[in-house]
Amino acid sequence: MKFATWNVNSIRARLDRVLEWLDRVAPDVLCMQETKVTDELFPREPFERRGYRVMAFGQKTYNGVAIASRRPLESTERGFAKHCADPGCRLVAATTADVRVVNVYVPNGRAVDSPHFAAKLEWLRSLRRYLDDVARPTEAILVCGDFNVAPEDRDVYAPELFRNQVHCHPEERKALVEIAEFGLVDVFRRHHAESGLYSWWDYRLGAFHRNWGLRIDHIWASESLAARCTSVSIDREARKGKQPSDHAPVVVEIA
DNA sequence: ATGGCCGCTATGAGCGGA
Repeated sequence: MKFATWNVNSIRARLDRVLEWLDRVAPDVLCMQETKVTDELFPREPFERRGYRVMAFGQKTYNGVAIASRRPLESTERGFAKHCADPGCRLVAATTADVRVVNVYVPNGRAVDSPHFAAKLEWLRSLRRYLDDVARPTEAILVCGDFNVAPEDRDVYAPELFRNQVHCHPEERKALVEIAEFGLVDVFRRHHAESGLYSWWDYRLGAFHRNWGLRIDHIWASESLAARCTSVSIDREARKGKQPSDHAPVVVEIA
């Protein structure tokens, strides 16, 4: 079983690239972020033609998350307003392929000295409270998406440049650790220890060409599920070519 | 090869992304 997460940076702008990728990689489940579209305008048909069900939770212009799955999407949840003061269209959850999938798009935070950064920290803390309330670490659960946090310096192309900056600030890294302490494993890091492996590269300055990137897109799994992971990869191919997203998909194979 | 920002909007400049 293949589960993937990808910040597509507008599903309508990226539709051809996403469909081409689905046809090539054929994941069982694809979690998308930054769909930037309301639910009635989400392009469901091409997914359904390929045998995927789609669950979308979006808004105009910004944010937006969606799950496409070849298996039924059950016990669906849109957002977590009960647990978060300002959730946005940034979390969607469903049980599919016998896994509880929580798909998140964590706020960017913009700058450490901005109120948006405080809101990001609060959002991350809310996610932990949400997990405590609705999930159990003993179940098969995946929490994946664009976390907008590089967990460690090996996830950053220039750690000294990003020291105490947004994506790398100790406070957000701590909030991420606290989410992990619910009982989740960063499955990418369980399979790959080296630095230089990223999931996002700026569109500017030939950043992808220079591998100036960050690993901010993650798949976290409960221990029982992590134990079934046979491989985890970042598909850099999807960042190449014409009109790519600035993020690459992360794919986990589960036995 | 994979380059020089991109996508969005009661667009035509400004905002947000990361």
